[in-house]
Amino acid sequence: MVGIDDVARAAGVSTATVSRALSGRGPVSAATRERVMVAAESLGYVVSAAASSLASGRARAVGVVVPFLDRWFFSTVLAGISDGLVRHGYDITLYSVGDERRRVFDDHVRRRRIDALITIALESDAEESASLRRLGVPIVAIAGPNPLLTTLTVDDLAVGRLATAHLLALGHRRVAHIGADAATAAGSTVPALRRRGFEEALAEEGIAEAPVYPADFTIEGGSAAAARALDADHRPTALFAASDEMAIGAILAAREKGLRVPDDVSIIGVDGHELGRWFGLTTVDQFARGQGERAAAAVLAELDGAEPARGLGTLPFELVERGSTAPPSA
Amino acid sequence: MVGIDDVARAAGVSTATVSRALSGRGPVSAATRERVMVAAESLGYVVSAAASSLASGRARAVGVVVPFLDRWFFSTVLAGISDGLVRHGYDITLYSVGDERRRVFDDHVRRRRIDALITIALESDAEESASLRRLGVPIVAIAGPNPLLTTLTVDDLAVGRLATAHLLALGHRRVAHIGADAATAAGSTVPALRRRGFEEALAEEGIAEAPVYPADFTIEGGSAAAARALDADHRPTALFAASDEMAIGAILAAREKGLRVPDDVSIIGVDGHELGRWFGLTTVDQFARGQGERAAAAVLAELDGAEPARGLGTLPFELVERGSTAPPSA
DNA sequence: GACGCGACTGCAAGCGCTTGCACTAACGTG
DNA sequence: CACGTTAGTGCAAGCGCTTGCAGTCGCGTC
Repeated sequence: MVGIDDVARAAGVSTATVSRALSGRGPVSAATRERVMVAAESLGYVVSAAASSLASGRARAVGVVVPFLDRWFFSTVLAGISDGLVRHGYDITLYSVGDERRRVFDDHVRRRRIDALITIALESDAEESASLRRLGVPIVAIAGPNPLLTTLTVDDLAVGRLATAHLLALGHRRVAHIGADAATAAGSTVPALRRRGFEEALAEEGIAEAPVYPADFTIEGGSAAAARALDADHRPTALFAASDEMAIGAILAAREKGLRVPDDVSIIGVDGHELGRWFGLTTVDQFARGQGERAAAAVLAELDGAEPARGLGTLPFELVERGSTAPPSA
Repeated sequence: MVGIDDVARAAGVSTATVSRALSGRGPVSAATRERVMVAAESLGYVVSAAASSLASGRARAVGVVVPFLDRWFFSTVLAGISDGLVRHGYDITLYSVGDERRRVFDDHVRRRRIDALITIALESDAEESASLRRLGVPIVAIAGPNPLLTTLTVDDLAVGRLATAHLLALGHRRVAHIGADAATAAGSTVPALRRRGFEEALAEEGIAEAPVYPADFTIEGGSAAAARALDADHRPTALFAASDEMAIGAILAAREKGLRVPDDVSIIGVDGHELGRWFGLTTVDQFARGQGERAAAAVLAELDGAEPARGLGTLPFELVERGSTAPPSA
């Protein structure tokens, strides 16, 4: 394996100069730099991450922690992050929490392999937040506001209100919500906020209560929940699902029952899932890829010496009207 | 930051013993090990990846290279890999190639941050293969057979034949294929093989030629290609799409034209996409998650000292009949 | 012409671990 | 009982870089 001294010898300079020439830190004359680059290139030299990291304290890598990998939202955010970081020479170290959250945070993340950390949709309690802070690296959490961390937040209460208000504005009064089941709600406050937004919007219209059907944020779960909702006597004329995948499940369930969308039942989701347009799904888009890009940018800024902002401002969202919602039929 | 000497002092032993006790290499008495573990735990000590890696030459990380992150197939395979590796204490370093393949392979991957490498759906030419071999770490490529690398291969020729044979067995004779466009075909031989399987199966039935419509493996692309296929005079009675996403696009396109699936046109895909069942899509499942798990297992075996197998055998696939295919109507 | 000053460059001391080797002590064995 | 073994431990030399510090050199100034 060719090392820095091989390059130094080939270029006729010291290893210190090679290091400076290649990393761009410290003054090196243009001529020397050129010579070093040529030597490195021709020898196929690439710096050893371990040695460089040990000596400099910089790892040139950013950790990303996700709850799951194989869900559209997470892989899309991840793609946005990757885009933003690779361009700046950072590697990504990926931690998929699965059901070993504790182990991932206490062991893997703490090996000091990374210069910064991004977490997605993982609400951290005081203890976990403190433990993360102790890492001593910039951290950006895409999650609900948390005064202990730098967070990038979608105002999910407002999202819930917006979706519900859309249905109300169309004239619906019998509206049901498909939200998180216990297991899904455990790790995140997002579903609870969307639901509260739903309930607040209804309350303002004087609608005291509306049924909520729990599901697991998958198409299948959404379908099953919608089936129950649509079988209830006094069937709702509109359904607000807390994710597009569940909303799509709801559309499919409605179809199976021979109900027409939106004629017999209006359906709205949240996310901006790429499939939505194929189902004519009205939704509140939250620009997943953009969330990843913003997280990457925030992390890069902080690595560049910017002050860590506590609140990075809220993330945008937007009602996208397609065909799955309409006024209730007489 | 607490280091190994802090632990050594607390446990009353040398750093060498701490290292051995914590890593499990080399003899340490049970009592000493216990004392060290307690000390490490109470101090919150976690080994520095950089220092450990530099000293030992082991990084406890596996690199994974994917063409894209936000496509179902890749994120699903990745989830399988992650599952397999995390359980064994390995971190994952993720490289998303995008349009910087060269840079990723020549720079990032070569920083010796990883103990092994898994590539997904990236055919490597002789030069790239050689360059990867030179990394000196185990490599498993989920891709077409490549004598220069350890590959985990789906027999895509057979997949193409199987899908086509299914349509032929149902009695279809006017069959069209939705395959890769130039850009998509560039990085991978998979689409070409599926297409050849398609053509061979037809040829055996004496069907000399059948139209092929290029697309980009997305729902949208599949939909557009199917629209063209279904508009052709002498409309095909069956469509074989080289991916489930394109097949779903085809179903949607057919519906938009008022054609019934499978009555007016049969449609079959490849992948085993989770959405398939919602569209009643007949497909050739290739068990994406399992592919990732097998790649992880193969890599772990080799890291454990097993001989690198050149061909790791072929990956399973299976026809899943759902409602989107049926005999052609009179 | 002496001096101060920047711009470059090299020396060498680490960065925080792992591990070959040497050593000690405790056990069989013949 | 002397000796070979083996298990357990410590010493200290790196692993391959980065960087503070100390030169060296060429210039511009007074």
